Amino acid sequence: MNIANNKITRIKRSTYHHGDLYRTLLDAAVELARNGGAEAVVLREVTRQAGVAPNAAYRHFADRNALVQAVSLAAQSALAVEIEHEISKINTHEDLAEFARAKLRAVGIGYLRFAQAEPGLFGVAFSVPHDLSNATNPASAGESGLTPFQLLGVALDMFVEAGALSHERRMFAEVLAWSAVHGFAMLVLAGPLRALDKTQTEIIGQRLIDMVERGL
Amino acid sequence: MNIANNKITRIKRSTYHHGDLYRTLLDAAVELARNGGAEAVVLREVTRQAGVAPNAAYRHFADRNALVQAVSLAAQSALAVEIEHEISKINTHEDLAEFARAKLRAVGIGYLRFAQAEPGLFGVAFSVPHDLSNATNPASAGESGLTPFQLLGVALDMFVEAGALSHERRMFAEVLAWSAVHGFAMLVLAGPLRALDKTQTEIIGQRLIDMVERGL
DNA sequence: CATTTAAGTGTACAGTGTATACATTACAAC
DNA sequence: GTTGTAATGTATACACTGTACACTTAAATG
Repeated sequence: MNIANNKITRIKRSTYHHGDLYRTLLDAAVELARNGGAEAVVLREVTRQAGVAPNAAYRHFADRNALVQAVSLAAQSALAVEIEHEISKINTHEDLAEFARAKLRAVGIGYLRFAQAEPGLFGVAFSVPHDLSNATNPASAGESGLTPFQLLGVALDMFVEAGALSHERRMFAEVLAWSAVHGFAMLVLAGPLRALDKTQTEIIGQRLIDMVERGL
Repeated sequence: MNIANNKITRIKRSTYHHGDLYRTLLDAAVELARNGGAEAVVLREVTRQAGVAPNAAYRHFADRNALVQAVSLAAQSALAVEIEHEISKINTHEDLAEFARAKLRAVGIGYLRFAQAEPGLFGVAFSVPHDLSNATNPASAGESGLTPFQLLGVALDMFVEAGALSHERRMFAEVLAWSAVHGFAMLVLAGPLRALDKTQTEIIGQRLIDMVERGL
């Protein structure tokens, strides 16, 4: 936004066509979501930042909801990257069971780290209604090509392989593990546990993952 | 709302003063939240239904957010009632350990039942930022005078009493149990697990509570 | 080059939350 | 009872939102 002559003027654009408006709009929307969550993604503001008329957005997104949905996928992708980063820090590759444990923990820790570091994005990643189809949507994948859901699945498969989890209990294990971590994140972020500071969150997060490991 | 002479007219009111506007507004807001969640609570619509000018609401609520907050407390109270109802169905009062187990399960089941039966209210109960202070706020209590959080606490205390949970692990146990159940509810309601039908939800819900019991 | 199609603009409308100024009534003090 | 005051409801207005509709411009395609 640019003030000149006491009048708000758009950022000038030499060409009538923008060139890469879709990306520009999405990037601006992500930035808005980053600080302010889903409700901060206001269509007119996004177009303003892109230096374009409000209705131009409708050439690229069916409506505001479609834009928020796109942000949500981007947020899930960023989450996947965070999880991958946590996984990459594992160095005990010898014992399979140990490795599987470490991997599962990494998924959980990465999830919670992301929620704490990027509350706005985290909120829009899951507070927006989705189908399960998005759990395998490449748009929400990280650098490994896997979505957060799939990364969790891989870790659990390894658990089974290592003999630490029976086939019977493997079923729905994603959902159980995910529920615990997700719920904690929600309660800390927007819920009654907002008062917890970072170290407390870390400690309880560890205990939560302990519970999941023991209880699965 | 009342249509007459092709013109929207308010419901007539003989007295200038409404009498019990606070309750009327809150009730209308709760009803809107019930089908439509938090975002369906629109201030003007609430006043419309009460047959009153939009700004009349500001005599009773600081702003829209305060109204939604009040709805949130009401929703938590309704949740407490549901949990109490589930607890009241327990009939094995002999063995303390058995009773504690049943009680913990009842809290979890009641929580999930409520989430499924009243998704709109459930959403506004926790998706709205709160302090932990509200976890003991009488306005969010059920008929027993206890809030959902407190009901869970009582069940866990009983667990300790029965020797099924060490004092060491008692700490933060509310948060762990709550996280798991809450996360599942969120994922089923607004998240990627929306496709699950009622029976599947029931089954996985049971397994989730199994996990919590084992893992705590 | 001619035409079709994609991508931006301008204008307009219904709807929202809420600020400010005013009107009406209940209630308490004399 | 009369009167002053505080509580409660109304009127008007503003800035802002999402989005429908008709248009202009430029890129793509034959």
